[in-house]
Amino acid sequence: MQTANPARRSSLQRMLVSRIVEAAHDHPTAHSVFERARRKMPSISLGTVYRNLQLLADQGVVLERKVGRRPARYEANRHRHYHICCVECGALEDLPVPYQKLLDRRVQRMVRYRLQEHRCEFYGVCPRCQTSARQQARPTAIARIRSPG
Amino acid sequence: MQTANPARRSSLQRMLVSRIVEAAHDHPTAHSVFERARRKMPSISLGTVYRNLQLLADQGVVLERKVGRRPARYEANRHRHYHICCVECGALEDLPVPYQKLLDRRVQRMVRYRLQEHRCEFYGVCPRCQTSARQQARPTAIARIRSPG
DNA sequence: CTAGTTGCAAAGCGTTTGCACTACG
DNA sequence: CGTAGTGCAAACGCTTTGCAACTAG
Repeated sequence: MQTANPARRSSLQRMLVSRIVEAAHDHPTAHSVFERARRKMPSISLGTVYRNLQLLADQGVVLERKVGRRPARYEANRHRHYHICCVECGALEDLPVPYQKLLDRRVQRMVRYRLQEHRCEFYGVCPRCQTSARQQARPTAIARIRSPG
Repeated sequence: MQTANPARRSSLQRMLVSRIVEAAHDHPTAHSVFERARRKMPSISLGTVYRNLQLLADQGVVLERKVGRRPARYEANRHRHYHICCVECGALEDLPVPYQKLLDRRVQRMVRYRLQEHRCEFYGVCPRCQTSARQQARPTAIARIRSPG
C-alpha cells in the first residue's frame, strides 16, 4: 500500500493501464493487462500494473473480480451486472440480467450492515468444455463436480 | 491432486475434518479447521486438512467460499443460501434470503452453459467496523470505498 | 499386498512490498 | 525540490505437491 491518502499524480503507466482495462471486453487478468501494456511500453513492470490496478479499483474506475483460486480479473466499471463463470476453464462472461436492486433492499432491512452492493456469479460448464469433456473417459458412478471455490 | 478417481478410503483425519466443519457455524478457514483438529489429534498436519477440505468440497460435503484475497472459508453443505461479507474486516455471515431459483432459470434460458448454481454475496460494512471507523480521522472528500475484490 | 492417505517440508502462484531511482507538479 | 510513482527483485500468504512411511481393505 502507498501513503494513506496520497495526492495522486498522473503517470503514463497509470493512464496506460486504465486505457487498457477500459478498452478490454474480455475481463483480463493482471498479467494479461501487463502483456498488453508491455506492447506499448516495454519497460513497464508487473508490479506497477498491480499497483495501478489496485489503485484504480480503490477509486472505483475498474472492478476486480476474484473467482476461487484463479487470478483476479479486471473490467471497466460501467454498470452493475452479473457474471457466468465456467467451473472447468475459468472463462468469465457478462450476463444481461438486470441488477436486482430488490435484493439489496430486502437484505438492508434484515441486517445492520451499511450495505454497498451485491455480486452474483453463476457457475456452469461452458459449451466448449462440455464438448471436450465428452471426448474423455466416460464419467464414473458419481459425476465429479468441480466446486467453483 | 490425488489419483484421477480414487476409490476413497476412510481415515480418522478425514472424519475429523468433516465433523469439525459440520459442527462449525462460523465459516472457519482451513487454518482454523486445522487448529480445531489439532486439539483432538495433535499430529494432524495442515496439508492433510487442506487435502481433505478439498476432497470434501469436491464431493459436495462441504462448501468453499473465497472472497477477495482472503483465505477460503468452509461450511457444511446444508442448504443453498447467500452471504454478507464485511468489506473492512472480512466477516462472513449467512443471510436468511431464499435461493432465487428463478434467476437460474432465467440465465439457463440465455446461455449455452450447463448451469449448476449461482452464488450471491452482499457487501457492506458491519456494525462493528462502522463504529471503529467513526473513531478514526473523518473521511476526505471522496469516501474511500474498499473494493470487495 | 497395494493403492489411498499421511506428515513433512519445499515449491507454486498470484500478489505485495522494500529499495533506490525517476520524474511530475 | 519534495514526494508520488517506477522497475526490480525479494518476500508474502495461502495453497498445493513430491516423497517416503504408513495403513485400511
